[in-house]
Amino acid sequence: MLFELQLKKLVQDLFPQLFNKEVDEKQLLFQPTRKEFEGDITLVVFNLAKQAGLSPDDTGKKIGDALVSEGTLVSGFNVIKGFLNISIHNNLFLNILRDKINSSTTHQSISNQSTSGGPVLVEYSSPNTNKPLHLGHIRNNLLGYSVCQILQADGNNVVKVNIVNDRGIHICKSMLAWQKYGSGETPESTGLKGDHLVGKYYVEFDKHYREEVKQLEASGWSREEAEKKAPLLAEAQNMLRKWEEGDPEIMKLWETMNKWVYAGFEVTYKRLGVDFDKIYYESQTYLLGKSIVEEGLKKDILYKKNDGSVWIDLRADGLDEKVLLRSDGTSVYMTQDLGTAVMRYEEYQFSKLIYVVGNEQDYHFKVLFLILKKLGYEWADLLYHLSYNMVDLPSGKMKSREGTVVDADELIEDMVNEAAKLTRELGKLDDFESAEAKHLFEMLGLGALKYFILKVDPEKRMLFNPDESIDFNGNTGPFIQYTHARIRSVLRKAESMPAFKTYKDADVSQYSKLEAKEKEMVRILLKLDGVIHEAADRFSPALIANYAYELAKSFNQFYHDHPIIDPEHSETSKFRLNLCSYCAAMIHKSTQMLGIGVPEKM
RNA sequence: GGUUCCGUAGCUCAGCUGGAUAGAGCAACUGCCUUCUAAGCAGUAGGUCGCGCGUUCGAAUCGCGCCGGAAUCACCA
Repeated sequence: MLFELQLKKLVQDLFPQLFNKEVDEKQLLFQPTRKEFEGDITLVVFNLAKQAGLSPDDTGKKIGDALVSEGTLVSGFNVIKGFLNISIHNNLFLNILRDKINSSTTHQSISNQSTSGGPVLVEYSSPNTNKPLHLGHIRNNLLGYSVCQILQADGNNVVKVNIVNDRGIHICKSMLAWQKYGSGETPESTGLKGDHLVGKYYVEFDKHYREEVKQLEASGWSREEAEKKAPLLAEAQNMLRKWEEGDPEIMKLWETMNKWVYAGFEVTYKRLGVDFDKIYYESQTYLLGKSIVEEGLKKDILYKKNDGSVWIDLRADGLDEKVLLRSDGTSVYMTQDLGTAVMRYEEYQFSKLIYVVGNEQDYHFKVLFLILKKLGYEWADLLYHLSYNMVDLPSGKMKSREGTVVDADELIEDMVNEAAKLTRELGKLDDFESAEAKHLFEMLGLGALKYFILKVDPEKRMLFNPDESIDFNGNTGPFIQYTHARIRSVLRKAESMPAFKTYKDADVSQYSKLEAKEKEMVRILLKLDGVIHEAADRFSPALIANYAYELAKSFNQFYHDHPIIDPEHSETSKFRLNLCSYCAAMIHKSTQMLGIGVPEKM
């Protein structure tokens, strides 16, 4: 909090003179003053009153008086029910604001915590290549990307990495179905996006597979047996084995279909505005994983069962036994994650590796980190699972088999169309060229979607109702974007006026009468660095989203109450223009951390 | 059953290491566009913070016990 440190020190120094007792720094509790009271920062005096041997009110008054007569920091105070509300000299706020404005135009990055050691790696997205992205993936991608932006803004060197699960039984299922029922379809021949085409055959596989299971059940098998015995599954497993052997025909099919999927993903990523510095492929890391397992066997950290499968026993750590290699020698998810982690450390010597993965895999990562540690990799302590909760529909969990998934591409398209429709309804299209308009709709639709998702704390599950479109009013992305456009519009006007063209030369610290709404805005503007730091610390874009909203809200209140451009009051206008300009810059900065763009007009 | 997470207004969500009368938005109702963009501003209404006990000057926040929901505990990923 602003001025907290100075005040803390001051009160600590004054306390013994006032009450003949020392006070511990930890007892000095400051909080922002509540809106309904006068003041900037509040000291809670209950615990101090005990120390002082006076009533809370008297204690507060004595401290307040002493602070005011000290002179440099505090301009006034009031005590209400044990709370000492302190007002800070306005010019101190304005001095900081002036410095901020100056430094923001000269050099960009603010905080520069020299991170010792390597970069921070953030893994996110991690798609399977057998089906298109859905709403759950959107949350993952937006979260991952945003966390990277926030960490960067907080002074970290960030490397965005992706791991593509490009091999395994799930892909074989799509491949097999395409072979059997695809009659040579391609993205070109069907006009379908590649990932959707491949996804179609994944569904196709499941359809036929379930039919087989049903038939087997009808002929007397139990459900469980039928599921294991179905010929299609055996075929898929056979295909996986052939893949691991490098069968040329299978490899070719695999490469072709994966290529289709990548082309499809690329489109979705681009539209979402996310990207990666480095992409890993499971097909290139699983062998390293296997060799790590071999080593573990040699060191007797792992053991082999009679059927040849390899395990680790984690029961002493309160977990279970975990398989690391199947009896036929093929690798499992855990195997390749071991390989990927080691490969990354060798490549980057990261100071931290963050996995953005859903909370359904909490257990998996607990085990992964523990295994690495047991295998002797000290850097296992640098790994962190950023676990986020599911996106639910009103009907409950999304299930691809029941067709209740919300497709990513469709959702984005809907949002953009909604933005276009709304803009037309509001009659705001007149000034726009069609290319410009299209760009704007994209920005607004995605802004609404991204904000909707990122404003929720990652740990909380969130609800998405496809029947109710995401709002464009109130606490939303477009509200923030609108606020930015509003400010830019005022600034454009000012820049076209000779009297205000050079408003940036004015010194904001010389402004004498700070209105309440202005001060509120300044206060919010000045806390951004702190918010960024906390958001980085907690890996929480939600904090940034809420901040951006708070700032935009505060601007709109100010905008409603006070004229900005007023030739009669040139000094005031210049101050306000600078305040607005900086506000727009900070809105831009915070939305940028959320991956949301802001328009010049809308 | 074991482990972990969640439960705040009709709905979607904030609420920092315990602090003042628990905050926004949506939906409902009411005002405000001849002044820089009304995707805005202001107001009304809406709460036993799942329930109970405990710690404390003080609990939505911390502890314990219930109730309700979710995830996970696979030779799936």
